[in-house]
Amino acid sequence: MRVYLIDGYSLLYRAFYALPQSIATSGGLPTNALYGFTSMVLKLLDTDEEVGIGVVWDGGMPKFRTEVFPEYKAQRSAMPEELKAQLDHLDEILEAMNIPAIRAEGYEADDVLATLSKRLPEGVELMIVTGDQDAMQLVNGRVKVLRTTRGVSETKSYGRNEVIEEYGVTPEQIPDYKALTGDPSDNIPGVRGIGPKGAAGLLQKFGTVENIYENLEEVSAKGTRKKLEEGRESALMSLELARMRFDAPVEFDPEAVRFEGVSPQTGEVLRRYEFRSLEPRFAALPVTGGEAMPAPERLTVRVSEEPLELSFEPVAAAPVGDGRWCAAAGTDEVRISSEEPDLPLRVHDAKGFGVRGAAFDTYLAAYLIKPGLGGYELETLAADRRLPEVVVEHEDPGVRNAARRAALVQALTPLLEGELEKMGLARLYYDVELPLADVLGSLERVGMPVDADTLREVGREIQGRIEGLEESIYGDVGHPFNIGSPKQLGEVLFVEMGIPPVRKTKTGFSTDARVLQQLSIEHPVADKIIRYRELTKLRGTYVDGLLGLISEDGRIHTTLNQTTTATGRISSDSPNLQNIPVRTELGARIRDAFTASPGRELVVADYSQIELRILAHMTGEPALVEAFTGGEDVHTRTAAEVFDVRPESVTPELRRRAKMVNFGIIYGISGFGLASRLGNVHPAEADRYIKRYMERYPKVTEFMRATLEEAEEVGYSTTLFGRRRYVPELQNSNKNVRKLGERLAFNARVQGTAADIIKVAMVDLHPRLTSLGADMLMQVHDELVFDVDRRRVEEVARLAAERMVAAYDLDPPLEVEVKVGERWGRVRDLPLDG
DNA sequence: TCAATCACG
DNA sequence: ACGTACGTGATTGAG
Repeated sequence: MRVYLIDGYSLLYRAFYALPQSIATSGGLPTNALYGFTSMVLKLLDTDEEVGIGVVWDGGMPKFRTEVFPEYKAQRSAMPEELKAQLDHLDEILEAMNIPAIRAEGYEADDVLATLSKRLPEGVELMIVTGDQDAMQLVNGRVKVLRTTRGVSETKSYGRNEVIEEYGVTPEQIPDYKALTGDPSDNIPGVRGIGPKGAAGLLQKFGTVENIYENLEEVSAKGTRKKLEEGRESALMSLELARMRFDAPVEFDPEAVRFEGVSPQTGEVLRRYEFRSLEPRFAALPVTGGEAMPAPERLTVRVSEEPLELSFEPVAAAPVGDGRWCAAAGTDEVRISSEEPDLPLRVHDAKGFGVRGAAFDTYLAAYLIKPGLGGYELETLAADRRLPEVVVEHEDPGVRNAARRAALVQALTPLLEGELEKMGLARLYYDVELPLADVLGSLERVGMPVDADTLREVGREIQGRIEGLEESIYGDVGHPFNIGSPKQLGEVLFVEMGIPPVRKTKTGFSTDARVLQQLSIEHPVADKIIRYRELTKLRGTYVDGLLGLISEDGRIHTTLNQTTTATGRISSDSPNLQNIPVRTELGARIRDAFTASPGRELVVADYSQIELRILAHMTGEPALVEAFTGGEDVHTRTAAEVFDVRPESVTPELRRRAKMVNFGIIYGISGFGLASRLGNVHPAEADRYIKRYMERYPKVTEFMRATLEEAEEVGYSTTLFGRRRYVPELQNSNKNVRKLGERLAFNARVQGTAADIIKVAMVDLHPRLTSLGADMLMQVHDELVFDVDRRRVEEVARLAAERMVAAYDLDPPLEVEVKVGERWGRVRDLPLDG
C-alpha cells in the first residue's frame, strides 16, 4: 500500500503564499490555503489503487533543538492573521474527509516523519508530501518525497536518483549538505561562503562533514579551507540541527491511515467554503460512514399516500413537481397531498414555489440571520446546524427528494426561529420580510406592461446612429476594428494613434467613460466612442434584451430577489427592471416603452433624499435636521457649510460638488475618491471639503466613530430595524481591506435602513391597493410604481404618499414626491398639497 | 469563467 | 507608503 503523509504546516504555508488572497468565501473568510490544501489532498486520492493518507503536525515546542541552539527558528515570524483564520477550518475539512491527524507531544512534524520513515511495515511504500526540502534526507528505496512546485499546482517526486541529480549528494548526505550551506528558513547558519556547488563537491570527495574536518589539509582550494576552518564550530552545530531525530513515540499503523472514503458530510462542508470547482473531484471519491467517527445519526421518514388530514399546526411542505406536495406534519412522517396545502405552511423559498401566506420560510430566515452569503440551500442550512441526514423510504425519486426537504424544513424551523429571536430579528422577520415575500410574488405575477412597438422604434433609431458613428470612427482611425473590444480599442488609441494613456487596468489600458471624456477635448474620436458605447449598451441590454423577455400577456415579469443583497435591498433580474435608463434623453425614450395598462395611469412615488434624512435622524445632527425640517435644499445647505458661502450665493457648480460630498459621506468617504468623481479637484482640496464637513456636522463624525467601534467589537453593524451586516473585513490584516470594512459597516446602516423603510411601506400598502383596484408594479430602491385606474389616480397617490411617510416616524420626517403619466419616461409632478 | 464596462438607486 | 466612494445585474470580448 502506498501511504501519503503530508507535512501539514509546510503544505499549508505553501498554499497560502502561492495562491491569491482573493480566494475567499462570499462571507469574507479567506480560503486560499484551505483551497490549495484540499486540492492537493484530492489530487493524491485521485487513484483506484489502495492508498493511505494522514497529515503530520508539530506537537508542541521541540525541546531538543531549542536547547542546542536557542535562536532555532527564531526568524520565523508569527502566522499571518489570514492564515490563522483558516487553520481551524482545515481541521473540519480533514475530519469530514476521514483524514487522520498525526502528532507527538514535544516533537516536530519532521521528527515524526523521520521516525515513521524508519518503521515502515512490510508492503508499505511511503510518500512524504511537503513544500520544502527537509525531508530529502529520508529518501530511500521505499520512501520518496513529493514536493510541490509552482505553488501547489504541480508536484515533483524525489527518489534517490532525483535527489542526487538536484543536490549532487545522496539523501544520507543531505544533513551534512545543509550543515555546510545553511538553511535560512530553519535558521541553520552553515559555513559562511560555502554554497550548494562547493558543498556538493566537498561531500562527493569526503563523504561527511566529520571526514572533511579530519582531513582538512586535503582540501585543495586555499580559500575554501580557510572558510571551513573559521566555520568549524558553526558547521558542527548546524549538523546537529539539520539531522532529524528518529525517536518520536509513534508507530506506523497502516490501518489507521488506510483511506476508505470520505464522510457523507464532506459535500456540505466543501460547499460551505464555496469550493465549487473542487466538487466534481470529490464527487468521484468513495463515501463511507467513517469508522474513525461515530456514524451520523439518521432520520428515517415514512411516506404515506393517504390524503393529508387537516391540522391546526403549521405543516412543512415541498413540491413534488407534478402539482402534488409532500407535507411533513412531524419529521418522521410525510404525506403526499394534491389538496389545496390553505394550511399555514412552513417552506423553503415560498415565493419561488408559489406559496402564499407561509407561516415560516427557512430561506428568508437564513438570509436575515446572515445576509450576503450569495446562496441559502436547504441542505447547507441543515448541515450548518448539524441536522441528521434524512433518509426517505419511497421508490419515486421526486417524492423522496420532496419528502426529505419537507422534513428538513420542519426540523429547521424551530432552530431558525430561536436564532431570529435571540438576535432581535423576529419582528423584522414576521412583520416585514415574511409578508413582503407575498407582495414581491404579486409584483412578479402582475408584471410591467411594455409597448414593444415603442421599443422597436427606438431600436431602429439607435441602430441608424450606431452605423453612422461606426463609419465616422473608422474614418478617424483609418481602418475598421471592433470598437466593443476594450483591448482593440486601447491598442488603436494608445499605440496606433499614440495618445498618452490616462489609466491602466489589470489587463491593459483603461478606456472607460471617464478616460474617454478626458481625451475628448483633444481627440474628437473619443467623444464618438462614448456615444457609441451608450448606444450599443441601450441596444443590447435594453432594446434587444427587453424585447426578448416580453411575455404573451404583453408584460415583462421580472424576478425580485429577497435574499441576494448584503444590505437588505431587494434586487431584480431576468430582466433587471431596477436599472432601466432615465438619465439621458434616449434612455428616457426606452423608459417610455413601460406604460400603464389601458384605461390606467402610472403613479410613481419616490422618497426624497431618504438616505440623507436617515443620516440626519440617526446622528441627530442639528444642522442636517434643520435643513430638512426647514424645507431647505440639502445640497445647497451642505455647499454653504462646506464652502463657507451664504446659501443664496451657492452656484450650480458648488451645489453639484456638495451633492457629491453628500453622496461621498453615505458611501464612506475618502479625499481621493471624492476628487476622482469631482474631476478637476485635487485630492488635497477634496480632503479639505471632507474635513470641513466633519467640522460642520460633528454628530455625523461621532456617529461614524461609534459605528466602527461597535462593529469592530460585535462583528456587524445594524439598521434602525435591527437588520445586520457582518463585516469580517474589519479584522483583516490589510489596511485597505479594513478601510473598506469601515465604509461597508457605515454604509450598510444607512442604505439598509432605507431598504427596511420601503419594505414596511410595501407590506402596508399592498392590501390597501388591492381594495382600490390598483396594482403595485415595481420597486426601485426608493421608489414605487403603481398602475392605477385614471379615476383613482389622486386617491391612490395620496394613499401611497401617506403610507410611505408613515412607514417610519423619522425626525426629520420622511417626504414623498408623486408623479403621474401614461409612460414611465414621461411622468409629471402631481402636487398633493391640501 | 473572468474582467471591463455601464445601466440604475 | 499606498490605494481609495456604497449597493446591484447584463452584456461583451477574450482566454
